[in-house]
Amino acid sequence: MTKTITTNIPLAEKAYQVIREQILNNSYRAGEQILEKTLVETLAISRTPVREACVRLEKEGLIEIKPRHGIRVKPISLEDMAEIYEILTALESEAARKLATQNLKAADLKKLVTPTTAMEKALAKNDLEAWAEADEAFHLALVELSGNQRLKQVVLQFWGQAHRVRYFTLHLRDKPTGSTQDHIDLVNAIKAGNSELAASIHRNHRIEGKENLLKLLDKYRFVQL
Amino acid sequence: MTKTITTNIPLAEKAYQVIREQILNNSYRAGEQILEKTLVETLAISRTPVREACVRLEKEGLIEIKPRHGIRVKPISLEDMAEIYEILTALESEAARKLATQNLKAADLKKLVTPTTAMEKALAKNDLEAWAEADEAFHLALVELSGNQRLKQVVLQFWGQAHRVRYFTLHLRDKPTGSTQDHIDLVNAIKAGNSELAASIHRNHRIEGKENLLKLLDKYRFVQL
DNA sequence: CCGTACGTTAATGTATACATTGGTTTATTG
DNA sequence: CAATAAACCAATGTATACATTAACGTACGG
Repeated sequence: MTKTITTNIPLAEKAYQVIREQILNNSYRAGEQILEKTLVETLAISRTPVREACVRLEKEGLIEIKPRHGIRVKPISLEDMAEIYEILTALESEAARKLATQNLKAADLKKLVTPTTAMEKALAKNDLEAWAEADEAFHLALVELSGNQRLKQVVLQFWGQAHRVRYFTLHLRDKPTGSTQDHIDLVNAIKAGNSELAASIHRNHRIEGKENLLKLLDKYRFVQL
Repeated sequence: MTKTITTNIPLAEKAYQVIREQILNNSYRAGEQILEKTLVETLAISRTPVREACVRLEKEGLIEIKPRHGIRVKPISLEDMAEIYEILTALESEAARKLATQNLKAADLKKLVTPTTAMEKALAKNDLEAWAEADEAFHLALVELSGNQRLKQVVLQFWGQAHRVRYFTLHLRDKPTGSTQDHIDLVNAIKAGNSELAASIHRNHRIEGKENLLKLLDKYRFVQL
């Protein structure tokens, strides 16, 4: 009789959300192994829903299920980051290309412009968290406006895999001034209906981002995070 | 005591493989609802592993878990196919672009050339199954040679979602003669190290494929499969 | 006759009991 | 003392029991 309030979300879903959040928040170290028992006791949820949550997280690429050793938070290596950026580059460029062929309504364009100006403001105030948040909003808007639900899902999935690394590197990197200009240019290309330009601007944006990141990881000798 | 041979693969894995195979083979109708109980009895595997298999299949986009109505084989609409082709276009083009920048070994090039010639032979013999198989081998080789495991996984995932539709349309479409030439051109662009050309050839190849398919589905009034 | 409300039921969501297995520890022997 | 083998143990894989809920049917009232 520990029940007080009946939340209507299934426990399996809750377990999934909580564990996922903890991974993204860097509550676990990379490669850390966690026993089912620990999760069950921490979450106060029985094994069945916890196991289902783990299966989902494995499919999502955030953990590995080690047959008799619980789960393991997947470490992200430089190669992994290169893979992830390659995919994001391809899919987001595709989204950018597509947007340029559509006649975006003013309200939709605003969804791209607002985060861009927010990025500028955040940079002026040296608020990197706010900058990262706005950057994330921009990229999210890009794939949402594409109207391709599957594309959006895949981008979010890999964005999630890269999240931990972004978290660590946010304060190590140089001030990301170029990014904002790229976004402005992209919005203009979309407005102008120039799909090839839009795609190539975003492609180059992502490639630069990737190279900066890999250089940074190399500089700080991060083999994996 | 029905146990005779001890296979070492976990039952959850077996359930996943069997159900997945049945879906891809069109053993179920689109949108068909299947009760957990039915799966449990058919597979002679208890609920826990079967449920885990279903969770995996849902993440893979092949089924939906309907809270109190078992699972539902996800029907594929024209819009779904458009989404899937858009993603395949972006990712495979990216792979093609990347391959052109590398100096592929002869053995690796062969992995692309062999399926291409197999496609020609199959066409000459009017063997559409063999043609489809070779076509699949070509696309698989493309993403495998990219070296990007995640990219490969995503492509295979969506290839799986589209599989049922391809199966139905294989014998309805015109003889796919253009496809083979596209593949030859792509191999040549890769050999020549022309990454932009490689990407655009493959992009156009996929766009044509998509348009042919959508026209076909429209012609036969397929709303969903 | 129709609509609503309640009860039954069947299916899933959840918890737990049982089976299996791989690793570790201990005991025995050379 | 060291090496090997057997037995134990802890963790997961699997099965099943129990709880919950939504849908359907029935009965009662208007």
